[in-house]
Amino acid sequence: MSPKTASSSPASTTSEGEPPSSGISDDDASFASSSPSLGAGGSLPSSPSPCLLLVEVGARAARGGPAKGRRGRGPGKGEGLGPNKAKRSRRMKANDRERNRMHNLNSALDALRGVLPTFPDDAKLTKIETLRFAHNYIWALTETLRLADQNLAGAGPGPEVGAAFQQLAAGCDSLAAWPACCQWDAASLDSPGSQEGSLSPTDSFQAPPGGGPLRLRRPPERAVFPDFV
DNA sequence: TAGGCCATCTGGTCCT
DNA sequence: AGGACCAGATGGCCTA
Repeated sequence: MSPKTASSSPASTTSEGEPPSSGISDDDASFASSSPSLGAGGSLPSSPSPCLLLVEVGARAARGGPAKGRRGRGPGKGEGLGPNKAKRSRRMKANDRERNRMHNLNSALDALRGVLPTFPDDAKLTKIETLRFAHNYIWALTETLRLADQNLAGAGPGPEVGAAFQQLAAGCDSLAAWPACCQWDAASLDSPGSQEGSLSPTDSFQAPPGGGPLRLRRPPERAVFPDFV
């Protein structure tokens, strides 16, 4: 099932007339600005590419349309309680902090989504998908670099590196070729997959035994992204 | 309508 | 003491 594509409005709900908190801290801004664009100067295409979904974290987190009022738990247990005002005030402040904390977390997640290639490029990965994909993606890039290093240490870039790079970059130049981009071949790579404590609570990150080619999981309805089955 | 995803509230725990 | 972090509970939204 697809999640709703628009993240609901952060900071759109505050307790009892409190001014809407931004939900975006300086940390978010720095995180976003420091987020590397993988397309720049790397092995991936440096030109604007469907591979790279750059996200303006602040803008994204700040968007959110009309305030819908607080979601979730309906009237809080403490809401409407008159007597213990101090306690209630503390609780409300804690709620506000917690809300902002989660918004920051989501902003970071959005920034992460921003550097992950998805298809279509406006598809939005769920939180768990983002984490799993990022895990796999980093590993794939790392392995590519490792292969490149190996070959550089030898007699210059060999065909394997070229192939590996091609696998990574394949299809990134055109939407039509995108699926190829998501079918990296890691036949010769030592995948860290299926390690204990993997990000995946299930089984999404398992290297093919014997180093088979990385395969896409069942094509997600909302997005296509590399994942190890 | 069921199930997935998400935001929010809440109380507990740990840290500064 | 107050804030950060965490996990459970709850209910809204959305899609199949």
